[in-house]
Amino acid sequence: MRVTKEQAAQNRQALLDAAARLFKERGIDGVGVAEICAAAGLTHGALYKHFADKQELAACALADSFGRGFDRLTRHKADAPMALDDLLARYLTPAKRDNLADACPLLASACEIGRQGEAVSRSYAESFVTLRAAVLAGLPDTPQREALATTIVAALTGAMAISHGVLKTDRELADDVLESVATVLRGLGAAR
Amino acid sequence: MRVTKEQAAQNRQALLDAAARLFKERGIDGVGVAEICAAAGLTHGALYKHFADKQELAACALADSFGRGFDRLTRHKADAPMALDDLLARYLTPAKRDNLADACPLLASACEIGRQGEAVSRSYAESFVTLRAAVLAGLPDTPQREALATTIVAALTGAMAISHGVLKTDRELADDVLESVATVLRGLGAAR
DNA sequence: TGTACATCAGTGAACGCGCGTTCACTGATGTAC
DNA sequence: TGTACATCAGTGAACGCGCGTTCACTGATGTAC
Repeated sequence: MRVTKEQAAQNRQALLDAAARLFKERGIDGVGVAEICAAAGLTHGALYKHFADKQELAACALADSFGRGFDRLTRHKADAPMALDDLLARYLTPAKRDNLADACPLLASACEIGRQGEAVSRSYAESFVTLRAAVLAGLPDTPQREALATTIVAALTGAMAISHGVLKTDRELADDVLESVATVLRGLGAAR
Repeated sequence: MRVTKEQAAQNRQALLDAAARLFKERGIDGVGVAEICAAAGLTHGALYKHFADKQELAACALADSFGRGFDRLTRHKADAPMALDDLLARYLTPAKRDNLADACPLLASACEIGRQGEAVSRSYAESFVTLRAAVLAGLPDTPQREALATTIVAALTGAMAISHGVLKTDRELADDVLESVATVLRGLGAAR
């Protein structure tokens, strides 16, 4: 039964949203296409009318999810460079760690990207470069600004992964990891 | 056909080694028990004579792999604290990233730990604490040493994940991530 | 030291299950006239 | 504006496949005598 163009576009976006949330929560290999389609209110066959395969869905969902989060983070500042403090306060929190579906896909999905196909890797690389550039723009004018921006994004990524990893065993340690990294990065972001 | 105790112990270790390498390379959920057993020269049924299930194998393999690597890193220094430079030069290299089977399980497996069971999380947390303590011991006596040690391990973890993730798309970027993070961390490890 | 037998590491068929993808089909939408 | 029909988003059964785990069985090892 054919649907209107608008309905089809809405369904496509619903697939992207459901895929992004589930992939961030349980990993690309940890979620089946049937579950994603069900979460979007469709049956599994419909997926292949919008995306060539699961890999393409993953690549598009990653880009879409990152883009939306990034816009939300940067929109309301007009032209001022993004403050590192803002990023830390919004993204490196226990709340995001406890609910990775709401987190930045860069932080939630980092490790498994290397095992995915080229399309996913490309989406990931583009998002990484975008975030790194935004971080760089907010850093003081010191030598090695570029390397520092890279390190900050790496530390964010690692902190989220580690905190999430130890959570089942030691919540105190998990929270300490986030706090410690946020504190140190705030110091690095300030002029030296 | 029963085997000698020594043979059985050897087979158990072979299972741990094969599991650690394959898990680091392709993820715990990305490798089947049959493949691990085959790599260890056994059939899949034998696994359950040594480990209760795949989760227990993963937890033991993680601990074993980390312990062996950590011993190798720290053994030859007698009592001197581990130098951060050593860690960077050995673990944060393109060679390790290109062949995660040889890398530290803390760096190779970070993201997926949160999706595994409690036993795996515990193994991971213990390894993390051990490595962080070793890094801490090598840091100069500044305020926030603890937080800095945590941040260093997080940055290592994130750098490896990101570098591995963008590798398929942009090898230059992947190498730059490792170099940038190593440079910044070397600076942080020196007295300020 | 020699014999009888219990132990148990390893085997491989079998289980139920969920996976990603395909495909013939449906029927409302969109379009050409 | 009204009609005929091509388009195509969505359906759901079916595919072959690999998964983790179980279990009856094998037969050399280890042990009790």
